[in-house]
Amino acid sequence: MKQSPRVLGRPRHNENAKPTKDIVLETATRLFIKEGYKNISMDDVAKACNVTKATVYYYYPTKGDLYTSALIAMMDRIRLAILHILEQPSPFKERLEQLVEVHLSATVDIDMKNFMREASINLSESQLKEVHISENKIYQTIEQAMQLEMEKGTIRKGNATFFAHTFMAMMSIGYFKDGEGKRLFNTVQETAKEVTTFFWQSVHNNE
Amino acid sequence: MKQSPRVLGRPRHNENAKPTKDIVLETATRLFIKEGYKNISMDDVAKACNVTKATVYYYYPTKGDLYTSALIAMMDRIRLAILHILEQPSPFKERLEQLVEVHLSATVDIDMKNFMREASINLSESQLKEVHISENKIYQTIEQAMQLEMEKGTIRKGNATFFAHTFMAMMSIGYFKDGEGKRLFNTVQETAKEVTTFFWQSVHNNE
Amino acid sequence: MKQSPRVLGRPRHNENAKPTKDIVLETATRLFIKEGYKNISMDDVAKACNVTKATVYYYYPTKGDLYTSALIAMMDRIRLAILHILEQPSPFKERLEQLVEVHLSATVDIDMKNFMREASINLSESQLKEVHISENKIYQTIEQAMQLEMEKGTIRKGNATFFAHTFMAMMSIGYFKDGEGKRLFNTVQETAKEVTTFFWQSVHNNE
Amino acid sequence: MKQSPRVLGRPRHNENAKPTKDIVLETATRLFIKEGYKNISMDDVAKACNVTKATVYYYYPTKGDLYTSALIAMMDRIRLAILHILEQPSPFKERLEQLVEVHLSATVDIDMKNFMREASINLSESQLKEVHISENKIYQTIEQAMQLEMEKGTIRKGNATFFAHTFMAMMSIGYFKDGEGKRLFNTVQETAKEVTTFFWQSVHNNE
DNA sequence: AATGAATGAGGTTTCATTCAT
DNA sequence: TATGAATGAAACCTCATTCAT
Repeated sequence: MKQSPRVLGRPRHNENAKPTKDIVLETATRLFIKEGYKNISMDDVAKACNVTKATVYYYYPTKGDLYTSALIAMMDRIRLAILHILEQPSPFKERLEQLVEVHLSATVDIDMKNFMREASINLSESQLKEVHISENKIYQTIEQAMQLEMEKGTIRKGNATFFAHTFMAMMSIGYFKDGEGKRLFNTVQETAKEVTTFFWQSVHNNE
Repeated sequence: MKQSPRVLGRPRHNENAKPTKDIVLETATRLFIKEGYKNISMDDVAKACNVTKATVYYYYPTKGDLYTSALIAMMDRIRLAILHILEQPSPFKERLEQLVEVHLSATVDIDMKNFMREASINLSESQLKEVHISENKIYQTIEQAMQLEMEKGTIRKGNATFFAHTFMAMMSIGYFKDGEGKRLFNTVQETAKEVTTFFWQSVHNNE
Repeated sequence: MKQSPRVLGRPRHNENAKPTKDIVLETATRLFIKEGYKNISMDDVAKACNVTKATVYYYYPTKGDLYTSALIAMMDRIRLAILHILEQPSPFKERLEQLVEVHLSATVDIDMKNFMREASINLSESQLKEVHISENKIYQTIEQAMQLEMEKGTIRKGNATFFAHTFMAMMSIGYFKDGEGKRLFNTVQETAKEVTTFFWQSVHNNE
Repeated sequence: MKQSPRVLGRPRHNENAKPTKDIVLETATRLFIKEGYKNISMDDVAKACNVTKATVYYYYPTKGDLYTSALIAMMDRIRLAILHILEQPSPFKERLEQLVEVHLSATVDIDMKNFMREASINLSESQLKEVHISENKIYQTIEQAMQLEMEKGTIRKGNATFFAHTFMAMMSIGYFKDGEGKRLFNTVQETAKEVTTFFWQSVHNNE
């Protein structure tokens, strides 16, 4: 199968097309999420974007840089989605439930821990630091909401960071599939309800 | 000076030495745990064992097989350790606390999800199934203990599988490190206590 | 506070600034001399000039052309420097000594042979010819001086071309560094004196 | 053009064939000498040896290592050839003449300086050190002969190291070709005679 | 039981060059 | 005059795997 032939040099600019750089980043993010860092080659990314490897390198000088950018973009999206939900006026417990629902249906097949692990193995010190900052921001967003609710008296006083991490960890249960591909609960909604209820039982204020 | 005593005749190939096959498996397990499937080559394993690649292939026909065996061996060890603790006579809550402690100090830097992910990407259908079985057994071990305690009335009645997964997920919080390498809690003991307390708050029976 | 005085109207594109073409050539020369043809990419040159690759190509249609121009410019400079010294009124031996001094301190870390070699491997027939012409001119300059001194009777009659090459070859001793980076002589002056003395011993006229 | 197909794995051992490692080294040496480090790719070497790149890497873990080994092997050969000549019983001047002759006809198209330059640009610190040691040994071999002849009174007392370097530098004149490919002298013998005579004029003892 | 030699496929990266603007 | 975007070819290197010994 021959690729459609392409002229050298800069192609005529198409007004309403997305910039190549963005296409590369989005495609790469999608692929990395599905298959992980080592299983996706720069050529895979290039082919999925219909450009050549050299083009990918034109925008992202190393594979590590591309991965770094992809992770950061992904985490930023996640953080904003979380923030958006947490800023709603509905009761905290409901917002938490929605968080799980959105997280499980919208994103990825997999939780952030995996990405952080691949990052820590494969990225350079400085790249890793960048990713860590983005990760932290996610936790801080949840943490701040927890803090606020503690002050409001909705939930009991405690270690907000710990609460945030616990909640995120519990979320990830929703991704579990057993050998036959069966999930723990039948629907995302049910998962969300169960997880939140469990969490709430520990943190709600029963003064 | 006394000579060290020596048996007569040709020694039967150093009886105390572990069989090569086991050395390979243990070494491989250690390496895969630290760096993941794709980051460890068969040559890495061979070198770390002080044998040649061909020797590794002599015992494990493909890299996937080696990984499969390594995961299964690891999970079996984990399951047995868990079982050992859960069979103690001490109160359930204490046993749970011990579980966290042992898990965090003994094993890996990382929770099982990572391995399952790499497995699902890189292994063949049948290899993956084998690993899944071993994984399931771990959850079942905890699940059964939960079931038992429900019947005894120590904890409230509920979805034991869900409880098991929740507990395991919460454990993994102990591995978290932020950008500066700081953990959530200072000691493994503290982590164990906090995690268990949180979990217990949700599941204990307060009839 | 007085404002710095300013001419009215649009400045004619910074008159004191060197034309880009010259900047590129000078920068390229410097880089090629330090690292050789193959180790310097067009992008390296561009970056060192603070322009883009395309700009470099705007002035020099191929890398070979740029290298050719760089070599020729360098050799012209060398030839003029040599000529300048040889035209002085001081005794020939002194002029030779000065030649060594200037050559060793001013130029490069390396003698012309290296450049000729890279040229012969990497340049096109016609480019190579251009460079050869420039190289020849250098030798001819020295050769003519030798010829003149032979006629004047300062040095013995002999093969002036051979003398010129011998002298240039001996100069290059000054660049030698051993494994620890130590030179043969401590100062350029000492080198110049030793080299010239050695050469003079062979060529001076002792009628 | 398809290569003749080759079976995987270790081929049946051919008794009287040279070991592959040696073939690779010899071929690589030849190619590097002709075209220089950067102009010869590992694939070039492999193809010239009728093996695959991977085989070359099997014996020489990096291109730098291969180059290092090639240079060292070459320099060792040169040193031994030089030593062999210098140990003859004939008069020193004759031996020097022979040195030039053999050097110019046997080896390379190019003098050692080029290799040292490419080495210094492209090799690692430790590889470069290895090469430097081999280079030094060549100079020391000549130096010692000079020293000996000084003591015998054949040549005047002086800086033996300087003499050795000067002689080697003068040798390299024999490689010079002008734009039309013409050499300075018609035959190697003539070159040898002229060079030696020039050198001798400076160093012979005329007490 | 273990090894040494070899391969083919593929990975990341570099680079000279082109072309529309 | 100068640039930004893109390419194709080739560079270095890695790795799972094979097979005669």
